[in-house]
Amino acid sequence: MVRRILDAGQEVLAEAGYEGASTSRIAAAAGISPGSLYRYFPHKDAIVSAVLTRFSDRLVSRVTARMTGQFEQPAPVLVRATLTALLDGLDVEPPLLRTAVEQGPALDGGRTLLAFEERVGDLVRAYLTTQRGRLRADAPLDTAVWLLVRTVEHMTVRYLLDRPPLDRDEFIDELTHLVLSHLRPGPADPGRP
Amino acid sequence: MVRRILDAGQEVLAEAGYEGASTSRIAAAAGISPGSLYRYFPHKDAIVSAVLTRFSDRLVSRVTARMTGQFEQPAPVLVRATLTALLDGLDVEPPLLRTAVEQGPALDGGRTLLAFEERVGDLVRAYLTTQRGRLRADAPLDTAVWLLVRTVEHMTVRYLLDRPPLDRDEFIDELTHLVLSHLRPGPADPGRP
Amino acid sequence: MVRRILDAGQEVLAEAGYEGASTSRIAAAAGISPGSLYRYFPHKDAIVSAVLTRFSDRLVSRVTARMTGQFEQPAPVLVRATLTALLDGLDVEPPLLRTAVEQGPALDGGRTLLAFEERVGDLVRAYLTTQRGRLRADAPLDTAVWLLVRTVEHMTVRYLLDRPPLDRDEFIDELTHLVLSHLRPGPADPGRP
Amino acid sequence: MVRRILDAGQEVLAEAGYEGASTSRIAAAAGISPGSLYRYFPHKDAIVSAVLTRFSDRLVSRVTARMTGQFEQPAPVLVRATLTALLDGLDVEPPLLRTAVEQGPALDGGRTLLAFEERVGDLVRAYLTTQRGRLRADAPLDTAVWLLVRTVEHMTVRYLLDRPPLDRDEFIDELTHLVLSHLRPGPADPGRP
DNA sequence: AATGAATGAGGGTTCATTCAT
DNA sequence: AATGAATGAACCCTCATTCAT
Repeated sequence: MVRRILDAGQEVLAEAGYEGASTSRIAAAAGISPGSLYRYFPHKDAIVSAVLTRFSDRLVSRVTARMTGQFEQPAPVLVRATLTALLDGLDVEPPLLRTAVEQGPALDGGRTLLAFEERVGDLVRAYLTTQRGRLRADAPLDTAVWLLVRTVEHMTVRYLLDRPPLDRDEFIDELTHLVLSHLRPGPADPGRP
Repeated sequence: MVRRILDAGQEVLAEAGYEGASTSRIAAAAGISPGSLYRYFPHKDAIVSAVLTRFSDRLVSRVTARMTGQFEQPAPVLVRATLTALLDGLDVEPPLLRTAVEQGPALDGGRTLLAFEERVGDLVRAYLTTQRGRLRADAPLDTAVWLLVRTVEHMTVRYLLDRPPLDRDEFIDELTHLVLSHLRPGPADPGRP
Repeated sequence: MVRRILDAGQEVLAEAGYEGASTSRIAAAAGISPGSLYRYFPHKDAIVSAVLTRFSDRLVSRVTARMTGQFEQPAPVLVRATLTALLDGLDVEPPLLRTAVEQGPALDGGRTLLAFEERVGDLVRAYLTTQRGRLRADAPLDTAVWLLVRTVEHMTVRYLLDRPPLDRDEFIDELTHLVLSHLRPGPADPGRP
Repeated sequence: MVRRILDAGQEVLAEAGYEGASTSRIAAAAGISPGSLYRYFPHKDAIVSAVLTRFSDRLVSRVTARMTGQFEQPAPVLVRATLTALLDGLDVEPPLLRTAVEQGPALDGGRTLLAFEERVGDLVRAYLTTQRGRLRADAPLDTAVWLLVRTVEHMTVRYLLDRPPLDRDEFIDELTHLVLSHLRPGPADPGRP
């Protein structure tokens, strides 16, 4: 039942966006009465929140499932594989992704989104720690993780939502390069005065 | 008059967010009657759109003004200066920035935002074209511009809105490094099979 | 307009009681749209409150108007005249009286009702003070006023609402006697052990 | 079972008032399901009614129990004792009393309340009949009973609910005096023209 | 041009009541 | 007998938009 409501909520959210997702519409999509929603959720936003959380959880599962056992791979291969998995995971239902991206930050102070990013960040940090020797020595780990996680997340989403005239492989090549070249040892010149 | 409405709209949007920005509140802030709004704008969202467009325009002016004549500088210095200018420009009114980021994409299909990014992209592409010799040879220019512009934009905004425990200079260092290392010639290994 | 709403509110309250007085019904009775109510009152209960307050104010005016210049009369005549005025004043619209009595105490913590009783009590106390010599010496003035005002008020209302098989004059005779004999000097025996 | 429901209803009515007494809350307090209420009562108001009736019955029992064998006492002592018993009986659960007084009249056309008053009136009338010789000769018995019963009832309730700055004994003294002086033989002057 | 009162559809939510299990 | 999930009408209230003045 909760599931039916979440499915309905997801459907309506994808079709009509947050503004168009009225409780009566969600109820209708779930084939139940408006009042029944309130047996399972305390208020409308709890439904929306749950839909987005489920979306985020599924994404994380999907990506981590694809990544298990890949940590031995050379960095470029691993990064590519991760990005590909992420892209595939996000591409499941683009209209919902749009709503998630637009309403996520406004919904609960962005807590759902931040939690997601935190989880991903922890994974990445763990991995990078094992690669210490191969990274630029001056890299502030936390900062780099913060930056790269959000960059990759955002750009993947943008690629899917904006549909730029850009081949999927090209996009992944470029994003992979961005990540790797940022971490690779090399001449640093921040241009500070 | 239009200006007074935009000022009022901006004020209310910053104070109360999109949800809290009712037409009557905007009208009151502008010192006019609700009905009068409709002499200047066809509907509420047109006002919001205009506010955000003006915000974007001002940002572009502010940044380009700061950049004029800087093109001769070494790349690292130029990138740093640009990022700094952007960060300063976005930091003028964070509450409005929040609303802009949250509502912008949902508003008119994100047209305002896309236009902004297009304009910045054009500038960047023009500059990079003059630097051809110094860039990685394999760089697909359009793709790199698309990627970097959105990355820089998004990360700057996130830095301002999420207020991570991260020094402003550190942040700019890291973002500068991201940009430069992506463009710099160097070993490429996209990790393709 | 406020008046039209109050008239409508009064009508609906009289016809349907508090439970049946929905905002849409009041609006319909006033010939306006539901939303318009909220231009003049912050919420439904403010309308109900205002209706009852107006009812109470009118009652006080009506009674005091009838009493002006009567203070020279002998006490029995004065009391009779007051009770008669009160009875007439309350009898203007019995269905509304019923709602007022039933909902008054529950509405704003009974503030409207208490205020009414306070005002009447002040008048009575003022009068009795001029009659000191003629009253039982042991009478605790405040207590007697508190008791008599509420008794007279309640019994008058009950007479009108319950319609006992009791002649109007008989009722007034009896209530007058109750009041006068309570105040008159005479043997006191509280029956205390 | 009916008893459990009534207990629960009373508890909820006392705690939350009529508005706050939802059927599900009552059911929960009774430890049963909402649906089961309808096996024992035809609808919600029947429960409330029954709670109030039981309250009234208990009150009558309590008072009559305290009065048995007291009829030989001198009138002042008897009246005092009666008022005291009534006051004590009503003071058992003031929050419930409040609900009873506020909702009673609105509930079933006030039938519960009227029945209560009728019963008490019968007792009083019976007693007064035995006292005929000691009362004012002109007293219309039914009228006096009607008046005094409701007056005493109402003022006792008001004393408990409004908590005026008035000693319990003072209050009883005054109310006793009101009753006795109304019945006592004495000069009558209804102030009729 | 400007007003601002009026609109009215629609919002989220509650809860007495029913009925398949 | 008992359940409790489901109902759905009705609740109060909001606000973008209109239009007579």
